[in-house]
Amino acid sequence: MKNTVSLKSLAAELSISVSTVSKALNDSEEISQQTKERVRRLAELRSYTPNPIALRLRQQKTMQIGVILPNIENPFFASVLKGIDQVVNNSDFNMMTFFSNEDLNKEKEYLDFLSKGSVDGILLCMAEETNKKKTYEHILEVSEKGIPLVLFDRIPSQSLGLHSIKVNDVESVQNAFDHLAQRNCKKIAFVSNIPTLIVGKLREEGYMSKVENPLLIVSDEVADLEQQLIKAIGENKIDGIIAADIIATLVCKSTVQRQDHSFKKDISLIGYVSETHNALETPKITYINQHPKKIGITSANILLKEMLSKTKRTKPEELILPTQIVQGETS
Amino acid sequence: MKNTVSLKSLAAELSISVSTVSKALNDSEEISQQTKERVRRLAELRSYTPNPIALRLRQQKTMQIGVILPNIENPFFASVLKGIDQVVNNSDFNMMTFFSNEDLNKEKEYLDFLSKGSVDGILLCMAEETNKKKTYEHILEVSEKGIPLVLFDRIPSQSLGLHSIKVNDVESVQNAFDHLAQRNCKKIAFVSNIPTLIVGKLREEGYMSKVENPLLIVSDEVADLEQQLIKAIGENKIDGIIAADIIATLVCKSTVQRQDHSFKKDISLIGYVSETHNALETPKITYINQHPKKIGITSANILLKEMLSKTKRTKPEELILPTQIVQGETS
DNA sequence: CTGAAAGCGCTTACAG
DNA sequence: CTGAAAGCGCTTACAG
Repeated sequence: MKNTVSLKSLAAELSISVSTVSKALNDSEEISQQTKERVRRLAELRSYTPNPIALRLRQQKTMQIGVILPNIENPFFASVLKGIDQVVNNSDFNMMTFFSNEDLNKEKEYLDFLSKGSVDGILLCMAEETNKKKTYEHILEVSEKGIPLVLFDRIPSQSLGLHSIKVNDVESVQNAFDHLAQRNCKKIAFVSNIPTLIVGKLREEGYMSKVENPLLIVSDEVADLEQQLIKAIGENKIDGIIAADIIATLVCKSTVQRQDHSFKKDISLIGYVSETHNALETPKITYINQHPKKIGITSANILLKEMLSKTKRTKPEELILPTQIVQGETS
Repeated sequence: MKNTVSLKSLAAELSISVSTVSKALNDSEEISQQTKERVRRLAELRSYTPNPIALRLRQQKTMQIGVILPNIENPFFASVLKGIDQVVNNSDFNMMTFFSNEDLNKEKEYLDFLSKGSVDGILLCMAEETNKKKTYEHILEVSEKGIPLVLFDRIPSQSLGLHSIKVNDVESVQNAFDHLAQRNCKKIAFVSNIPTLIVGKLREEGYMSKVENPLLIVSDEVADLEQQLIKAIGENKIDGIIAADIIATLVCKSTVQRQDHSFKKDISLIGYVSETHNALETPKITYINQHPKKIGITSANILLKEMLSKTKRTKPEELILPTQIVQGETS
C-alpha cells in the first residue's frame, strides 16, 4: 500500500531486468557505471527504499531483538532499557519491547512468540513469579532452540549455562554495612520488600554475613513494612538501615522522617534509588549505584556479539558488575 | 537456522503438496477431515510454527507498530509506555520502541526508518528540539505517505491535522491556581524548567491567565532555578508554587525544605510527580495527575482503530483528556 | 478434494 | 555487462 515503488516497478520503467536493478543498487561490480547511474537516479527520483520484510525473508534474519522487562515503571528497568536502546539503535538491529508485569505466563507467552522467528535474539529479565517458582524450563528451551539469549539482573544462583549479567549483590550490601559501621552505627537493620526475589535474597545474605544479631524487617506489603519499622524505631532498636530496593528505601526514608528522627544523627540509611530522581531530592539518600544503564549496555553488547558470532554457540559469559556507594545525606 | 520446519518440509514428509498443507493448517473447507488430521498431527509433532516474516511479506503487513518516546527515564513516559503496551500486546500487534533523547535528528532517523515499511503505524511524542524548532515537516511527510500516525502529549497549538492526544494543560494549571488560592495563597509563583516545551508554555499560559502580577521563575538549568527560588523564598515573595513538571516540582520541594520553610504553613506546592513514587514519599506532594497510562492506552487505541479502518484516512481525532488534582501534604 | 502456478519483494548463482 | 531462474516461506485463485 504505502510504498508502491519496488525493484520491479523501477525495472519496468527503465526497461531492464529486476536483477540488474538490484545489482546496480547494491553497487555490484557486474554492472556498468552507466547503468548504475541510470538506476540510482530513478531510484532517487521515485524515492525507492527496499522492502525490509522481503530482505528479512531473503536473508533469514529479522534484524530485531526482543526485550522482556518485568516492569517499565520501575526506574531501574527504565534505565536498563535506555542502555539497551543505546547500543541496539547504534547497531543494525532494532528492538521490540515486552513487559511481563512480573507474570510468569505473560513471560512464557512473549518468549514463545519471540522464539518462533520474530527476532534474532532475546534480552530477558525474568518476572518475579518466575524467580519465585524457579521455573526456568521455558527459558532454557528458547536457548536450546539456538536462539541467542542473554539474562540480566535476576540471575539464579545455580548457573543456567546462559549468558548472564548481574551485579555483586552480596558484596554490595556488605560494603553498605561497612559504610554504616564506619559511621558508628551499632544497630543496623535490613529492610526488604522483595524477600522472594533472587536479588533480595542475595542482599539479605550480604547483610546476614555481617551481623551476629540480625534485625530483619521483611514484608512484601508496604503497609506492613511501615508498621514494623515504626515499631522498631519507636523502641530505639535501630541506628542504621540497609534497604533492599527502591520501594523499601523510600518507605524507610518516609518513616524515619515521619517519626521525627533525623538522618545521620539518629538513624543512617543506605538503599537503592533512581540516580536522576535522588539528585533532586531532599535529603539525598546514600545509595548503592547499580549502574543500570551499564547493565543494559553490557547485556546488549553480549547479545550482539553472540548473534554475530559464526560459531553455533559461544561459551556462556556470566558477568558480575561492580556497584558503588554514592554518599548522600542520610549517612 | 532456528526453525527448519516449514510447510515444505511437512509436505515432503507427508508426500502431499505444500498448498494442501497450508490449507489444512488453515482449516480450509477445501480439505478433507482425514488430511487435516494427518497434517495437524505431524505439524504438532514437529512443532511447526509459521514463519512470521513470510506471513508479513505475503500479507503486506508487518503487524508491528513503532513507538517513539523522547526519554524513557522520565517516569511520565514510562507510564505512557506501559499504557501503550497494555493495549498493543493485547492486540495482534507488537511494538518496536525508540527513544529520541529529545534530539530532532534521532527522531527524523527513526521516523524515516519506520516509515519505510517496518511498521504499520506509529505512535509519536515529539522531541523537545522538534518542539522548540517547530519543524514538523518530517512528521507530516510520514502521515502523507498514508502511514497511520498518532501524536501524544506534546501537541502543537495550531492543529497539524493529525490524530493527537493531550491533556488540558491550561485548565489544569488554572485549577491548580484555584486550589492554592482556596488555601489562602496570595503570592503564587510559577516555576518552570521547560519554558520551550509546548506543555510548558500552556501551563504558563494557564498561570498567567489567573494572576495580575505574575511571579515567574523560569530556567532550563536546575542550578539556576534553585538560585532564583532561594532568592524569592528568602525575600518572602512566595506563599504558593505551581511547578511545571517533575523536575521543577522536585527542585521546589527540595528548596523549600532546605530553606527550612514548612509546607502548607509557609508555602504550598502543587506540581507534577510520578504517582507511584509520590505515594511513598514524605511529604506527599499535591499534584496534577495527568493519567499517563490513560494517555498511552487512548493513543494506542486510536492508532489501532486507524490501522484497522478500511477507509483511506479517517478524520483526525484531537482528544483533550482531563487531569485531576490529587491532594497531598504540600498544600 | 488435491495440486501446480503465481506472487509478495528481494538476492544471487548461473548462463549467455 | 545483462538477464532468466530459483528460492526465502507463505497463501490463494485457478485447474483438474
